[in-house]
Amino acid sequence: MSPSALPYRPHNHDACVAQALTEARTICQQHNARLTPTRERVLELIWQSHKPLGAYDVLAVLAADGHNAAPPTVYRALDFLQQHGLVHRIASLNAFVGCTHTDKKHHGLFLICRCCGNVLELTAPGVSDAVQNAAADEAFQPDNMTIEVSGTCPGCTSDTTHD
Amino acid sequence: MSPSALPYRPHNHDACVAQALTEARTICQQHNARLTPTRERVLELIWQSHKPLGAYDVLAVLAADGHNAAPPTVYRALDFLQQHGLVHRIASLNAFVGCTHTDKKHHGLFLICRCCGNVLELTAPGVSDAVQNAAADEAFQPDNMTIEVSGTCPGCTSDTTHD
DNA sequence: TAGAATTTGCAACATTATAACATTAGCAAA
DNA sequence: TTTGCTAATGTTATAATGTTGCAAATTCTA
Repeated sequence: MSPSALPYRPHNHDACVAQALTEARTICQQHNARLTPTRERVLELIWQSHKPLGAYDVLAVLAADGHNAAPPTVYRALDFLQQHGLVHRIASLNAFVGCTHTDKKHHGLFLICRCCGNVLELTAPGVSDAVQNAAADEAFQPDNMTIEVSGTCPGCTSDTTHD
Repeated sequence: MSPSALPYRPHNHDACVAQALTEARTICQQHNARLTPTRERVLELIWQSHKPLGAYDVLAVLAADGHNAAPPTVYRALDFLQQHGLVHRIASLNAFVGCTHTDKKHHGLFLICRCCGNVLELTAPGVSDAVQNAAADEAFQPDNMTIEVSGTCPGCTSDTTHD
């Protein structure tokens, strides 16, 4: 998905997966980190799915690939990808999505459609600031924030058929 | 914990648990809902712990009580308590805390101390509004939001000993 | 009190995640 | 080119969290 595309708008998804992988390679080079075949494949699978993918979903595809993988393989790859900001974990779904803002330092805000399951990641600096202020009022030093909003996306508000 | 107390300040915790239970009884009466012994006991346990309590932690205490409970017992009680706004689930911890704002309609914001494990719930209307605006910009209709901030609480910033 | 609805008990199971330890791959210095 | 180091992966087992389905008991209501 290119940065300007929305998950529920038609787009050339193969191209956006390819772009995400290219960016990931660049980022890993910059971080001096190794985007090994397993890690790259996991990232690809997460990107291919527009919707959050569970660790065991990834595992199932790897198995179908012929890769005799066990859970630690997947969780390790996911940890790596998270550490380098390439995927995010959605705590309320126990699932993972590709990061669509690898370029910017950000705290993600996720809009999760209950109806179609798509997730849109926003950077929403206004929200970050509001949270920072609320924390500061309590003399609390934040270092990580989880902001997940579930509801209905524009596609599902208007349509009767859903992805 | 009385509404004005902070979890990391010393206070008469027995009294605040008792107050929470009294409020819960009132709320359930208003909702025409039954705060059965099991449900009340689960609520009490969650309140007695200042820190988020996992479902299986609750289960263990029930077992120690002599109550031969199985996981569904606990999860059902927790579902009930959540539905009536008496407890919140912290998605990033898979754990539950007593709601400290049962009086107001609110979307909770949780400050979770990585160091001592205490959680402070805020109402933070500014944050809610900022999230609403961000969602509205995307034509997204929110119906539930999870906002969890982990970091360091004032007690742990200054102290060397922690609860 | 009889019937309906809610709540609980209980057993099995499903899903998500981690621990512990052995093995292999990549890479640099002797 | 071997040796030794570190990072990465394989493998097995298990822990932790959460759900389904159905029967029994309790509570409400007419």
